Amino acid sequence: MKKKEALVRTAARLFAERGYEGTTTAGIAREAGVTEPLIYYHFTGKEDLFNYILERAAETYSERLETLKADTRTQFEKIAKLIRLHFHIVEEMPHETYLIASACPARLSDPDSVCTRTVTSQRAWLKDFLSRCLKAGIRSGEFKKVPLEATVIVLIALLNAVLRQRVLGLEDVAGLPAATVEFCRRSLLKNSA
Amino acid sequence: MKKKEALVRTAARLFAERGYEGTTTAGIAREAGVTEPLIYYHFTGKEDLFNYILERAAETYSERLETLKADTRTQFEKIAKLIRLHFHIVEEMPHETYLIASACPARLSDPDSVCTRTVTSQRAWLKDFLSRCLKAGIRSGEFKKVPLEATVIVLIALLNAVLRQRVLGLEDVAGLPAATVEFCRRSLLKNSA
Amino acid sequence: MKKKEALVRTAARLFAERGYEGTTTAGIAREAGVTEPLIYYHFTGKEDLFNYILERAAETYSERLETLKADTRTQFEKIAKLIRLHFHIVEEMPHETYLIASACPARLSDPDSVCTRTVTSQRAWLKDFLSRCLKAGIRSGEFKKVPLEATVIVLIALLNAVLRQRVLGLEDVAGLPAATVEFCRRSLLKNSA
Amino acid sequence: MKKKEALVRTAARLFAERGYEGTTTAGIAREAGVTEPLIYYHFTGKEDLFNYILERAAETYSERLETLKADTRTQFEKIAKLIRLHFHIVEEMPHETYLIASACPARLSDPDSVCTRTVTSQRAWLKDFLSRCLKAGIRSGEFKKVPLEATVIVLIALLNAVLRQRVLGLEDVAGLPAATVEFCRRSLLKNSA
DNA sequence: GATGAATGAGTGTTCATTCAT
DNA sequence: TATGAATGAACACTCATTCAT
Repeated sequence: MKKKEALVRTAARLFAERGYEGTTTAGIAREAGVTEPLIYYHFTGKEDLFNYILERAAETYSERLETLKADTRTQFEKIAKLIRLHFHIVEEMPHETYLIASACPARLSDPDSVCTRTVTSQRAWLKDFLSRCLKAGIRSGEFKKVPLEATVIVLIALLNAVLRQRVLGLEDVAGLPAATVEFCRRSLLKNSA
Repeated sequence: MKKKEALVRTAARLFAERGYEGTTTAGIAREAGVTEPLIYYHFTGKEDLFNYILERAAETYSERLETLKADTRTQFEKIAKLIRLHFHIVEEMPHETYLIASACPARLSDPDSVCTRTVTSQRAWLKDFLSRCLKAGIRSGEFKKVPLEATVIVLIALLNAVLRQRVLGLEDVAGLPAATVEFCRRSLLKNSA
Repeated sequence: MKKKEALVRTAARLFAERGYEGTTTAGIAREAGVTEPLIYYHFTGKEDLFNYILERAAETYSERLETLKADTRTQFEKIAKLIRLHFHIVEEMPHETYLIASACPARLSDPDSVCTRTVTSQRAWLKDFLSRCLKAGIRSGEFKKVPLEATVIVLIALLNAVLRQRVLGLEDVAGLPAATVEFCRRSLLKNSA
Repeated sequence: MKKKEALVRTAARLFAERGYEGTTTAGIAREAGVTEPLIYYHFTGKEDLFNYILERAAETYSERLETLKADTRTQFEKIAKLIRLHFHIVEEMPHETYLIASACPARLSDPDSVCTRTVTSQRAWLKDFLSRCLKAGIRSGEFKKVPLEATVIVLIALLNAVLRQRVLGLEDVAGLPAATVEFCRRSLLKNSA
């Protein structure tokens, strides 16, 4: 039991550091302190182990997202919470978030890969969530009259950039989360200095 | 001569689609319509071919960036041009920009890799350029009083997101470049509706 | 376990017949009736396999040499035993002795190679052993007054020639061991017809 | 013209240092300061170049041997000259003599190789020459009554050891040629102290 | 004479995976 | 649960050699 968890944790770290193809089953086993065949006892293969990690991370991410649906006073407060949540996720699961940036790009050409399915469904969720927020905010006069679809895309790009901050080399500038929220607030809200 | 160029172009595409480790020298040769040893006639190895592609792309990118230094009326016009330039670069070198997102993350742990050196120096250039713009704009009253360092980081993240748009799955929403520019304008400029 | 020994034995033969560079890992595996990767399961590579064989042979050789230190009546009897021992070694480990002649010369330029280290230490042992014998024999009047150092070198050359007899094409002349011993006896002993 | 000679000289050195298989045509060309295809202009291939070197060396060796047939007072003087000649040959053609020790062993299994033919014919010449010397010397009472065939073999082994002195690691002991001659004189001559 | 470009065949080595225990 | 031994397929790379010029 403990060995399986060691396997998964080590694999997550190595997949993140070296990419999927750059990580060997021998390397995972060695660094996890187990033997190689044990991987095949717990998983059907390397791909299965990778997918397991990805799905676990996706599940955690989805659970966090669901908590945002609870009412909040303003629409922008919802968006602000969404942004802050992404900063938290990176702290909580650094390997897993890096892994998506490191190992997934090369797998997105396969529409059946777990990477593609995960990324697609998360994007759909974000798109829906942000569309509703913007629409409601614009209608109620909270937001400026921004173009709906394109602005949603810009916001999603910004959230992705946050998740990839280690890849992007975003140094740990103090107040980065706050600055990101403020950047968006000034751009969206009607009454901002 | 023509064969070398076929080699380089094919390699750029495959490295982008499959990542560095996921791309085989046999695959490059096959798809380029040449034999494998030709790679070793023109380059010292797979890594050398990869670096050659990266450095060529980095050079083109740097040249484009340098054109921005010419005077422009307002500070924001400089930033707007920078954003639009990144949208152009993606059109111009789609493989090379995807390649950086696909093959580089796993190589950034090595401080001596061409990936790391390229990314680092480009980030430094952008940081310097954006810092000057913001500082000047704030002093002259063109911009709101935004926190300097953190806002620079947010802008760089946004530029990176633009370069990685295919990785991020940013659909070809009409008017995305304009929307991105406007998103920033509203956030930065004092007199914006 | 049995497969590893088959690997080692076959490798010794092929290295001897074809030299180090002329022997391929594919050839070793084929003739040993195993697959190529097994070499890399038991050894870190071709070089490691080669060194293993060399070191095993060197160990056996050293053990045989040590048995000579036991008292013998005359100094020449010691030398005679040493010569006969070399004839025995060739019978006992034909591949390994040929291997040293076939695969080592090209490796002696590297001072850190196992070939160089092995050959050097064995030469030192022989030099020491023969020096003591000659010195004692000359002092006691058993030997003629031969120049010490140069004669030791001549004797070592002769021992090497014995080990390399197959390389040198020394046919199996009946009584060759005896003739070699007698050749030296006549040259060294005072009272020889 | 000069380039061909550079090619041959460099090749001789490299074949000696690295063995036949360990020497690459690219390496020869590089170190000779010419391009690879030039080898194929002057020779039909690597093997042909190797054989050319070997045959040139064998010719020189044979010419030297022929000079020994001229009358000399005693039989042992002939043998002494033969021994000294071998010490000279090593000085004169160090690469070529090392080459025979380094590259030939692995080729002696092929009876049609130039190595095999060269070595065989030289051995035959030496065997004939030494047999005549010993026979005459024993008949005339100059030599002790040594067993003919076996002693010839021992002497040939000693000559080979001289040629291979660099391989055998025989240090440049002062007076080694003289000591070798004396070693044999004491063993063969009737009236030696 | 001499070379830049190119290649078919093979090199040592590593991979994810399996199997008997 | 767990492993030591083993493997088929592929890997990056090198070889001696050729050919058009």
